[in-house]
Amino acid sequence: MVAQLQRHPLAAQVADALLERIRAGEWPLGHRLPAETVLAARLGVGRSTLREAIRELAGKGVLDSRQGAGVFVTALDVPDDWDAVLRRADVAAVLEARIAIEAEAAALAAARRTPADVRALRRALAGRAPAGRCVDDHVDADMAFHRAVIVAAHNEVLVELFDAFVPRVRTAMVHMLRARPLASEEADHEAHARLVEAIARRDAPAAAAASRTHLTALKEALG
Amino acid sequence: MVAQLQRHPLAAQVADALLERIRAGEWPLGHRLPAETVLAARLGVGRSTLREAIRELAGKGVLDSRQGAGVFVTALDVPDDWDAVLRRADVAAVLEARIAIEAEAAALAAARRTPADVRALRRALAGRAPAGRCVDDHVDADMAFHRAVIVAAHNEVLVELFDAFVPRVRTAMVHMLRARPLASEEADHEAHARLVEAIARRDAPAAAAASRTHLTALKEALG
DNA sequence: TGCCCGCGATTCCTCAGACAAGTAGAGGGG
DNA sequence: CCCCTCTACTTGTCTGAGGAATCGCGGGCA
Repeated sequence: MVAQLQRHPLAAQVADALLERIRAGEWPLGHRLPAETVLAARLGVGRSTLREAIRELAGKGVLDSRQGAGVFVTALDVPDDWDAVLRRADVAAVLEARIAIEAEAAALAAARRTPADVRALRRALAGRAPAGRCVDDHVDADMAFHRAVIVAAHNEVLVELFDAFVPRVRTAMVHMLRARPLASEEADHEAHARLVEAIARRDAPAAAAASRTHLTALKEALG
Repeated sequence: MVAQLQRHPLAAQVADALLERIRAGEWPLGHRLPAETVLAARLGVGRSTLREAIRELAGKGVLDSRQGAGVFVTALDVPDDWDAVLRRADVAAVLEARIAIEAEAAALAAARRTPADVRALRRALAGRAPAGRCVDDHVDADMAFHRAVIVAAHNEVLVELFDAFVPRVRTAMVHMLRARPLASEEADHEAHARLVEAIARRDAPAAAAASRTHLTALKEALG
């Protein structure tokens, strides 16, 4: 058994090790790293693996390699990237933040929704319905529905926040549904329908409660 | 024919080409890319080169490869600049997102706070108290207090979200307080104290309500 | 003395092939 | 109908080779 559910390929491990050494100051800013052959031998990995690690850090803007010259340090740290934070964070923590955003958005949506918003919500709800044989499609439809709720809140910041969360939550949900499909498709759909109806009749407390209840159950399932 | 393209290494060119196709929707979010051998042959490059391009995009968080399964799209774009989003957004919208985060954090803090958290909260509350200083200091002390609440929730994502909001909200608050000082310093302090006490006695609903009430009043004042 | 040029050593870049490790779906047995 | 095994496919890693770009050294020249 392997302890970590999230196993890192060797190349990713090498990338982490290099970043750590760079942070520690082993190779100062602007300095050159040892040659690939030397560094690969020192780390005990193949050249291809080391090159992939270098590419990964180059993608993050930490390293820059020039043919014939060498590999140079261009930054001592990766900018505090939102995506990286979400990727590193626990799924439960991400979901708690999502609960905060969606419950608030549901209440705001109940207050501000236009007739067009309600139509869009009903359409998204219907799109969720066909018990997709493909897990990915089902998750995508679910995400589209939840996004429609946020859009109905008419708050640009909340929409942006949700969009930032989508990739992380999506992978977690796909993983979970593959391993353990929903117990009751019916109950799940019913919970979403309740949320739409609460928003439609402008019942903010009920909308927030419906959203919170549904997502809390999801968090329990994913945790 | 090769002259202009050779400015970047081939792997970097391939990475750009892949990102462009992903943006164009050739491979939707969460979808799998063709196998490395197939894709390399189609692009007319070696498999190693393609792998380095994939690694570069993986470093940016766009792709994720799983051994035995394939390479998957995890984001359609490189992460947005959050600062820019918050700067051009409406203050009211930012505050609504902050309400969502802080109210949830208050409830979580009530459930999870340690004795050390409570001590830090009381200290931050005391630091807020001394009135009659320059506006900037008062706002900073207030921000520090609210941050302490989030920290007590023990959720890294919420802390990061709050930190992203701080600069935007700070300037807005300084602006407002200069134009129109608080009507009742006493009442403001009382509201914060109620929040701390609710968290201290593990009363999640009361903590959430106190946070929400206080921030909603602030939103009315700023709007 | 000072400058320019050629050349070789070093380094990264790209490709091809091979095998190991892991996944997911098909098919058989209960 | 469910569970298990087995197989085809995919990514992970290593090795070896040759091409291309860069840098530094030394010789030639004014």
